[in-house]
Amino acid sequence: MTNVSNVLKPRFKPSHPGLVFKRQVLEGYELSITEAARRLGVSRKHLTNFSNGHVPCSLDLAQRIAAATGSGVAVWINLQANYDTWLAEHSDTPDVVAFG
Amino acid sequence: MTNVSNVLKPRFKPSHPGLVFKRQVLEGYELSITEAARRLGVSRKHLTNFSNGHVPCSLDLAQRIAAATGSGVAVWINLQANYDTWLAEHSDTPDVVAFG
DNA sequence: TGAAGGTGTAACCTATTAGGTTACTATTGC
DNA sequence: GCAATAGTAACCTAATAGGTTACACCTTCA
Repeated sequence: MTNVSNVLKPRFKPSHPGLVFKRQVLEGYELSITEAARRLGVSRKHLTNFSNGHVPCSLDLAQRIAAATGSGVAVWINLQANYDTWLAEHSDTPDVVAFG
Repeated sequence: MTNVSNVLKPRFKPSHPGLVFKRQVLEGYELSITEAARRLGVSRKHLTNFSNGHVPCSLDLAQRIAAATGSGVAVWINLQANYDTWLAEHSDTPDVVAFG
């Protein structure tokens, strides 16, 4: 399967937003997960799970990260959306009857 | 607030994915909500709520619509992401301590 | 006029999930 | 040894997706 639309789509599994957060934000600011969790107002457990790709980036978390870093909230929402899209495209299609 | 990044962002509230679905898909295929719900394998109640913008487009629903219409699942995920982004940008920012 | 199909909505229930607290273990640096 | 960090497991709560059933209110058509 290779067509034009694939040019704009990631051919390989995109990074989980949490991994991006860990590599780009935490390492960039030289912040520990513990300290970042304090500043974001979320539990350390939750932020570790997120940073290791075990839980998705909720809207609430996206807003907090955006507010704390000055980045746009769209960045994190779109990272999650791209990740979700990849997963959806690589799971089996639901049982539906075609329209039209 | 007007800067370059806004050029790429919707200045007005984007349509809820359900409204797009109603206008573009249902009207395009001349399908009733009831019939579309049957084909998608979801309840009529749920699809009415979605089509009227009362519930978000879940990943499951996005996959079903994509499978039934032949559209990419990314369309619906991104419509929802854009809608979520607009809402997040127009709600008050959470209480966090800035990084860096 | 009455039956049939479509629509919106409300009440109620269930399964899933985001997220918290606490606690235990392991690691690293002073 | 001690302090801080990290990963993880058990447990709990609140929110939410989504289902079922039922009711009222259209249209349309025989």
